[in-house]
Amino acid sequence: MKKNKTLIDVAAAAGVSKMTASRALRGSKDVSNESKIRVIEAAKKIGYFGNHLAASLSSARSDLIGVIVPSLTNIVFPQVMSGISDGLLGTGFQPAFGVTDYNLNREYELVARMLSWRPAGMIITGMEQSDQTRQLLIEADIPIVQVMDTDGDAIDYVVGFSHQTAGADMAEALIGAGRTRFGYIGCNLESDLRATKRKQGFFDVLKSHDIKIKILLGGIVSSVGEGRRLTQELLNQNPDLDCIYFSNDDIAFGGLCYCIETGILVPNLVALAGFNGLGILQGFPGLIATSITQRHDIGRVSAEIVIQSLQSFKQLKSRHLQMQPTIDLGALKK
Amino acid sequence: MKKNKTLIDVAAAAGVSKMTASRALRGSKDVSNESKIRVIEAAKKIGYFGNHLAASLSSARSDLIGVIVPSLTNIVFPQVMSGISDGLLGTGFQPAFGVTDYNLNREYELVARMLSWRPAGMIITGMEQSDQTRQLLIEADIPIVQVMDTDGDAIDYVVGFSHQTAGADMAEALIGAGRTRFGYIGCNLESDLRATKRKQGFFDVLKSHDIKIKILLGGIVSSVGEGRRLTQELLNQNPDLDCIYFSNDDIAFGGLCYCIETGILVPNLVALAGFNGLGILQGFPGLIATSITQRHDIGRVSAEIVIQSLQSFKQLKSRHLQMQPTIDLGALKK
DNA sequence: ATCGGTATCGATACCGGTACCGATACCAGT
DNA sequence: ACTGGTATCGGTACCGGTATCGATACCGAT
Repeated sequence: MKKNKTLIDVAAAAGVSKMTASRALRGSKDVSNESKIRVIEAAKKIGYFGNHLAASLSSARSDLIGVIVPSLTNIVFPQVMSGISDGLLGTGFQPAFGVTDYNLNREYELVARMLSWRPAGMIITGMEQSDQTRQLLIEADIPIVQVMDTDGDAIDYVVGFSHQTAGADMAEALIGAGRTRFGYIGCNLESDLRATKRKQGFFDVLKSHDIKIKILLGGIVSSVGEGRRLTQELLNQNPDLDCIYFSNDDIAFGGLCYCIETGILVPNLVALAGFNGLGILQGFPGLIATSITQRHDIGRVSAEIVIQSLQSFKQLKSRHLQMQPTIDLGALKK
Repeated sequence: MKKNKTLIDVAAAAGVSKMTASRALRGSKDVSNESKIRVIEAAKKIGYFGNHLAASLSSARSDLIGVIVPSLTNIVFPQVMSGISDGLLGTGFQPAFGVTDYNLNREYELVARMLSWRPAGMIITGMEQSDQTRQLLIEADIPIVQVMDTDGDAIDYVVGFSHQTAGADMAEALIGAGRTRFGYIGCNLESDLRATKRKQGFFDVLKSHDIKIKILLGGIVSSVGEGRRLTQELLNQNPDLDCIYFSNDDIAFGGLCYCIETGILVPNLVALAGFNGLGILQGFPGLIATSITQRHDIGRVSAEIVIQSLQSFKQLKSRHLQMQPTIDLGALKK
């Protein structure tokens, strides 16, 4: 008797019809209290768990929220996913995650595949989907939330911040702290479009101040070890730099490790700046300037937006939730 | 015309029957090349993407592999998930992730919910499911892989390593390196049963050598900052320690940061040992001893096992894949 | 001309639920 | 006694696919 139990089995065990069993299990009110209890106990007894496939197909709605992120190895995205998970907790909706590996074709495949499960909504990272992908999402006619980034054309809802502005703000802050000889270290910029936007914002400000900048680009893996290696290389070639902006906190921290080990005073001699406000920075509190982003909140809020959009027939007032990373200069502020 | 396209729409557009359209899109061979092409083009033209709900319901099989992890904020699990994602790539199967937050009730709910989507297989973290949960998984009659841990009773397949042994091995290695005055720092041990097993293995060996150990337990967040704080506290109270074992690399690294900042020589004066072999350790190569685990491989292999188990009717030879973390003592080895 | 075999296709019956509508019983009000 | 309303339930028709089997056409072989 390996076969999965169906609603009919439950109904038979409870001595009612399939419909009554269905209503009882879903808490519909057209059932007497007595038979509701009988059905629920019967279901528990025979080990019945529903069939979402049939239920969703029949009711033309599902409780899935599709979530698409570019990467799992960058801790930032699991944190967003965690926020989504929390935001969905207790709502009856469930996230379904997909990973694109920064690949637009894979993103398209993934979106198509997700939509074929008829999710109730979608949360997708970034603003740079292909036209094909956008078309799919628009025609799906469900709430779509693009997260993490606000620089670009929105499909529907947007929750995030401007990376361009974040980069610019950090440049202003570092200049304001008296730094003049800048270096930049970045990894994976071809794929990580948001890091590229920060770089752009940063460079624009330096340019407007007529400040030159030494650039060193690394490979596709953005890691502490890579940051360490790149920093050594950049400082060896440009010993006079007094500030380095990194594409994120991981490689910035690698740079810090190199400086500490070789006795280069941070931030007195060289200031280091990263992005995200990762927990790793607490290893040496205050030594790395960073823009603190609300990854978890972005996830939670975007989940809440999907739910609200599904529940209220009237649309939400604002479809564009702009957040503001807070700059933490640490020991650099004077 | 917002309505989603169905197979009937495709069939009409291609001038064939629903069945022929279905066969054409799935690459079945009972279709002429001519009409296959017509159907595929029609589908593309009207923007048809299938309905997995209907397809899975009808064919009584789905291409979903349920994956259950305890946490997303601990980088280790996203790495496992990434491995699963890679292992499933190109197989036509898709992972569906769920997070339990180390909560057994939530794990049960999650498993039940996942099973109601009729997944083709399940990958679940750890060996300590509740009886109720195990019952569900067993009755589901699909391949189940428990990952990361091998200490306990298997449900079906197991891919991982013994945390007990890993802890014991590290203890032997540190003793072999001449350390005699031990401390232990751990976080979140109530929930993180695998960390507890490592601690147990570690303690057992020390006991067999008649070595005492100073214990300091932290809160539920296992982070670099927490490791730093706890290390300071432990060393202040026990300045004579010459070795500290941490429940993982994150807090070990926090400890290292503290030692470096305060000029405590590592590993000469105090040896630090963690667990996992995280990339973060490359900030100061060789200063922290660790057990390098194959998170990504565990994910990939477990995905492959599920697929193989589904494809071959004969069962795989071994249902128990025991891996072996490699101990890296770094600068400590003499 | 008849036959069997193969290639191609369509009609029908499901898969396991839910939406919808109709049936029944029972009660109070006139 | 008859009517109308409410509470509770069951029958039926789907949802959008796939499995299965039968129908048709066309071929070469007898």
